[in-house]
Amino acid sequence: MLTPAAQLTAILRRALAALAPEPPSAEFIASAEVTAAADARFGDYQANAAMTLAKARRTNPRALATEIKARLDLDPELTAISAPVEIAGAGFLNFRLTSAFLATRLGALLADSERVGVEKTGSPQRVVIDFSSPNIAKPMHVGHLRSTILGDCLARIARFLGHEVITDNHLGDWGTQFGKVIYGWKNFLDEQALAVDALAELVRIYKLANDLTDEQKQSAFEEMAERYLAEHRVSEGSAFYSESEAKLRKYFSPVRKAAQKASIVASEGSREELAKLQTGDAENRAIWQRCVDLSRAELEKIYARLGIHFDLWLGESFYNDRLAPLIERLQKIGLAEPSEGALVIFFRDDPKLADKPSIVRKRDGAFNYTTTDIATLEYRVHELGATAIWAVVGAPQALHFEQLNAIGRRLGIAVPTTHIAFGSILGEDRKLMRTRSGDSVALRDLLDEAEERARRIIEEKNPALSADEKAGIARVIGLGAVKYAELSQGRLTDYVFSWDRMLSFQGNTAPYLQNAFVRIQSIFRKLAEAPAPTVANDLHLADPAELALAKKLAQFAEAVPAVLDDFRPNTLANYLYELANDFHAFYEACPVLKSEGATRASRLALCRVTANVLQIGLALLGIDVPARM
RNA sequence: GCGCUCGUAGCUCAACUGGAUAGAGCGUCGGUCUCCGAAGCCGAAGGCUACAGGUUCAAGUCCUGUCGAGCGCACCA
Repeated sequence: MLTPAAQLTAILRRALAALAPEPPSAEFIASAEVTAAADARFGDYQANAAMTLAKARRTNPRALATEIKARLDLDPELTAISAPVEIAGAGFLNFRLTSAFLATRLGALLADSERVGVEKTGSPQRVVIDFSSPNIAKPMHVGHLRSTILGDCLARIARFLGHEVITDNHLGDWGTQFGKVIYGWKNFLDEQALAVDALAELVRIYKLANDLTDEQKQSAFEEMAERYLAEHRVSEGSAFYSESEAKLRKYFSPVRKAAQKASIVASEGSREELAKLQTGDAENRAIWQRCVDLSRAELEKIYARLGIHFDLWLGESFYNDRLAPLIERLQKIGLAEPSEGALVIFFRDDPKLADKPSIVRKRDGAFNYTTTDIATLEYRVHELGATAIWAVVGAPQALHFEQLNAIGRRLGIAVPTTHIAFGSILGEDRKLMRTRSGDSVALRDLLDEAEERARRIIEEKNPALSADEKAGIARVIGLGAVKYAELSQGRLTDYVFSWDRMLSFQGNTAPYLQNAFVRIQSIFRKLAEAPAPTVANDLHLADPAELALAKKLAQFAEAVPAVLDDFRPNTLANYLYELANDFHAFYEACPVLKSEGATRASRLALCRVTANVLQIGLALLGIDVPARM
C-alpha cells in the first residue's frame, strides 16, 4: 500500500513528464516530491515543483503551476484521492485528500493490523548496531541511557522495516582500568559485600583504587588540609595560635605523607597488575574473568527490565588476538609508521585530519581503542557481512569515528561506521554530568524511582485497582516515561536531566500516549455484546475531527521510515503525540458508542486503527501499553 | 591556534533538511465533567529565531564574519 505522499508524488511526476512542449529533465522529475503540508490551511499535501522548475527556466512560477495543474486535472487517479489542486502563494500546488479516499484508506488500515500500512524497505541491509556498551566494573548510569534507548529503538525500527539487524554490545571489558580493578580486588575486596551486590562492590573497589591514583584528588586533599589549618588560624585567638597550628600540623603531616605514599603504591601496583593481566598471568586473568561474569549478570538484569536484547556481546577483549597481526599488517603496507616511540597513522592528504594523527600502538607497546575499533570494523564487515554499521556513541567522539573511517577507506573496507551521535546529559544546574567523578545517578535507582513515582500517581488516580495490577501498570508507565523523555527529544541537543519533567505525566509524555490507548480499550470493553469490527467496507467520514484523525493515521506509514533518514526517533515520537492529540479531539467531538450505523462503524474503525498505531508505534520506541491505568 | 555540535517564547524543546503568518509542552490566566476515563478538551497572553552582512521568487535552515556556550584535538576508552 503506497502512502498518500507516495501516490501523489507519482501522480505529480506523471504530470511533469507530460508537460509540453518540453518536459523537464528526468533528474528533475525524479526529484520532484509531494510532501505533507506545513499548515492545514493550505490543504493536506503540497508540492513546490512549479517554483523550482520556474527558477531553472526563468519563467513565471504561477503560470507554470497552472500548466501543471492542467495536466493533474486530467489524471483520473488524482480525482480519486484529492480535490482539484489549488494554486496558492508563489506557486504552491496544494492537495486536499477527499473524505472518500480517507474512508477507503481507513478500511485498508483496519485490515492491516500488523503493519498499519508501513511497507518494508526495497533495499534491505544487514546492519550491525553498536550501542549501550557499558564498562565492566563501572556503574551503568544515566549517561548510558541515551545510547541504550536510542540504539534499541533504531534496532526495532530497522527490523520492522525489513532490515536484517544484528545488535552488538561492545562492552568496555579491557583496558587500563583493569589494573586498578585488580589492584582494588587484591587489596580492598569485601567478599560478603560481593555476595550481596556484586556490581556495587566492584564499583567500590575500582573507585577506591582510582581515587588513590588520581593526582587531582590528592591535591584536593592537600588543599583541604591547608584550608582547615587556615580556618583554625583565624578562629583561634592569637594567644593559642602558634600552639594550635603546631598541633594541627603535627596531626596532618603523617596523614598527608601516608596519603602520598598510598597514591604512589596504588599507581605502581595498578600498573603492575595491568601488565600481568596483559601478559596472561593466570591469577589476574581469573580475577578479570570473574569481574566480567559478575558484571554481565547484573547488566542482563537491567536489559531484561528495559526489554532490550543483544544478539552479540563482543566486548573489546574479544578482539585481543587480532590486534598484533593487524598492527603488523598496517606496518607492512606502510599505513602505520613509528613516531615519537609510538606507532601512528597519519592522514597527510586529508586537510581536515592532516594535523590529527591516530595512535594505534602506544610507546609502551600496548594497543588502544583505535586499534580495537579497526579490528572491530574488519570483523563486522568481513566476518559478519555487515552492509551498514551504526554506532550509537556520544558526540564528543566524532573525531575518533572520522579517523576510524579514514583508516577504513585506506584499508579498502567498503562499509563506513555511521556515527549516530547524541548530546550530553546535563544536571539541573546545566553543568555536565560527568562519568568518573561526581555522583551520577545509577540506572537501577533511576528506574526504581520512575516506577515508584508512577505507582503513587496510579494510587491517586485509580485506587480501585488491585495491588498486582498497580505494580504492573507502574512498571509500564514508569519505564515508558523514562524512555519517551529520551526519544522525544532531538538526539543532538544536550539533555537536561530532570526527575520532575521526565516523570510528569502531562503534555508530550509517554503516559499521555498510553492514556489515549487506554481510553480506546475502555470503549471496546463496553462493547462486550457487539465485538469490534475487523473489516468494514461501508465507512463514512464527515466530521472535521474524523477526517483529521483518518489523515493522521494514513501518515503513520510516512512517519516510520522517515526516522531512519537521519536516525531521529523524535520524529516518530512527535507523530504519535500529534496522533494522540487528534484522537483526544475526536474523542471529545464525536461520541462513538452513542452513534449509529455507518457513523458508528467508522468511529469504531478509527478507534481500532488508532489503538493499533499507538501500540505498534510505541513498541517501535520500546514502550509498552497498559490495558488500563 | 585548529576542528566538531550548538544558540528559537520566562523554562524545556519542535519545525518533515530551502517553503507560505516559526509551533508544542511546562508555567501563568480564563472556560469545560447529570454525556464512551478531566493523566483530557477549548481559548488567551507570550518571538527582531544571539548579532551583522550575503546568496534567491522564498532563509530559523545555505555562505561569510562577530559574539556567546559546550565538547574534542598523540599514547584513557
